[in-house]
Amino acid sequence: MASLKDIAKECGVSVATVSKALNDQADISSQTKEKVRAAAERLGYSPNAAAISLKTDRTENIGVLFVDEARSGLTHEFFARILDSFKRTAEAHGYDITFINSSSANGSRLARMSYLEHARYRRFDGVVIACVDFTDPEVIELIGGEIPVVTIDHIFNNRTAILSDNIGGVKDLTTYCYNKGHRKIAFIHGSKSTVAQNRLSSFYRTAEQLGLEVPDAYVIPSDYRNLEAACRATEQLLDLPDPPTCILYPDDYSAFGGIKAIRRRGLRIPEDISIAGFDGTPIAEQIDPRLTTVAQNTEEMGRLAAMHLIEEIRHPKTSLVEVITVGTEVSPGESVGTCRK
Amino acid sequence: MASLKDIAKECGVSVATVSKALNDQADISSQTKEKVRAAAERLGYSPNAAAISLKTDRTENIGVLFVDEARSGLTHEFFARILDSFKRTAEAHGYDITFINSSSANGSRLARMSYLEHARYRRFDGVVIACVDFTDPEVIELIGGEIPVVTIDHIFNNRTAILSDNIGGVKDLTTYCYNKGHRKIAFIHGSKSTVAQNRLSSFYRTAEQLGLEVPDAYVIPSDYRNLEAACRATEQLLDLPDPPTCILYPDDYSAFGGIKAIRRRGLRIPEDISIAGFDGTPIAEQIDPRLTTVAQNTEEMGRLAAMHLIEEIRHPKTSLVEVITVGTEVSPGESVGTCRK
DNA sequence: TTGTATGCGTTATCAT
DNA sequence: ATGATAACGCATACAA
Repeated sequence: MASLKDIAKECGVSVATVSKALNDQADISSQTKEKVRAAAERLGYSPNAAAISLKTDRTENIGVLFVDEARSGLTHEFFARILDSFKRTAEAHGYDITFINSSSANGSRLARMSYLEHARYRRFDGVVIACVDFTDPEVIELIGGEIPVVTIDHIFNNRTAILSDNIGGVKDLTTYCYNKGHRKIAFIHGSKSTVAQNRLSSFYRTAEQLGLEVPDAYVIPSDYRNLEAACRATEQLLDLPDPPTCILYPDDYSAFGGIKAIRRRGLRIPEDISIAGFDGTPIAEQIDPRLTTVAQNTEEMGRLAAMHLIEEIRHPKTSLVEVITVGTEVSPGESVGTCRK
Repeated sequence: MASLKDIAKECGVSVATVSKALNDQADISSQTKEKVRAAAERLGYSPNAAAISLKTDRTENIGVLFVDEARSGLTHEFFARILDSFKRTAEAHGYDITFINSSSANGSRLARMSYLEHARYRRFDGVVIACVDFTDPEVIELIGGEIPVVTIDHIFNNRTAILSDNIGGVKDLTTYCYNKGHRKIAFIHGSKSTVAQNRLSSFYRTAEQLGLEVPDAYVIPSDYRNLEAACRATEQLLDLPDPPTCILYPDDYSAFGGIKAIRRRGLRIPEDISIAGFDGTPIAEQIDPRLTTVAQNTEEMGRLAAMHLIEEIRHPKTSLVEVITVGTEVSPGESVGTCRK
């Protein structure tokens, strides 16, 4: 592949001149620039990112660590939507996106590298992390490293974080159900993550403020996006001597598990029992009845994560560590009905 | 960040020795190796991918071009599942994954770069392309370039392709409906792509073989994953003087649009009318009634794409250009009922 | 306006 | 077993 040297030879000028010409520097005559550009075109010149990076100490490449329970965020709708928005924003600002991987290769260079080592190896200008398990030692190591980091849905010391307003979302949703007359609201929740904990706390707090009683049996842990588990939890709730009139699920996908269990018993939604999801996936609006849920603004989360990371990359001195909360919104749907009991 | 030079200084040996020691070459004494490794550890040495790439002319990085109608493959379930599988396979073999982007940055280096220029700039060892529009000149340029390429769901001259057996899938699905007694089968199909064309041809051919009559009004184009369009197409079909008893949709998502239109008229699935999707998304199994669909083996497609691309990267001389078809399977579900009319 | 020289971090060749 | 040296492709300070 043609290099600056080839162009220099072709044009009878020095490599330095070619470099400056192609970078459109002021101290090169326009004739020379034209000549150089033409030769570059003719020879099929392509700049070499590795060489540039070696000189400039910047890669214009951002590392992405998106890990869900299944060790991969790609098929996870919520993550995928954030990542997509992040990617578009980063690309619009001249950055490429490379995945930081799970370090399990055999024999290769990347084998045995931790996330941080991997990120250093590739000299990422910055890193974005969305992750279910922020207690993973490798994740903590990465966050504690010298590379600019933005985290999504988790706060770390001295690192910019983009948060979805889970607390407000649960509060609004619970209040919405309350206003529909529901007094027996069950809460199936994810576990382990801070997100899940925040949501659970918000549920209890809101219930207290509304004067709702929440029996322990109404609160059941269930992994995110685990349809089977949500299905079982629902059955458990329906089997109670005093079952809830409304069930809140950890995510829209889990709500499908609930629907399954409910329909299996011949109950109708929302006439016999109400349900709500969380996330606001497109499909939630399309099922029958339209799923009541909390829409998370993934577009904005991804955009803000990219903007703040790039700001920190470009202006490390002046950029501030911020914790940014992105609002959520109750998407009414039709799966929470008026309760008259 | 510590470099070989720093380690050399620390250990009182030459840079060459350090390099060889860390690469575990045979001509370095084990004492020296140990000393060097210890120093590397102590100084927090991290290899520099850019420098290595400059020397070795390999990046161990694979470019990914996934583009759907909305110019973004990440939120596209089908692509996301293939990409996820591809990624896992590539990582297991020591490759990173970087997106080839849509070349629209301002002012940056990547601005105005075509896909091929971008891929050259990053010196990707290979490239994988999944794309709705393979007639895009930039895509064609990339495929015609010197970088190893594997395409997904599209055949190009002299390039390895991984195909989903769309033809067999449509054939099997149509036959399945036929065997359920349906003689009036409508086909809502994607447009523009070869995939869509293959499926349509297969539908017509299968119908002919089965002796089915297919009125023109039973075949309606509709974009993939466009729920509204599928909804309208369904209404159009239901309004016919002689409406179909079974409707096939371009994808599972579109089937939701059909369900909406059908339910809106108070019709039941599958008692009053049968439907089927395409893809085999997890959600298809979870709705009520379970959606009859054609499962595409995205896991296998991604894995094979990665394996073949890596084979071509590592053994360019001996690797063959192959067209590989990955089987599909009818997933019965319950949305196609027995037809007695 | 152009060229020379240097070095970024690494690998590889050839001496020693 | 180890080291000196060149080279990969490029940007840049400085000299001309």
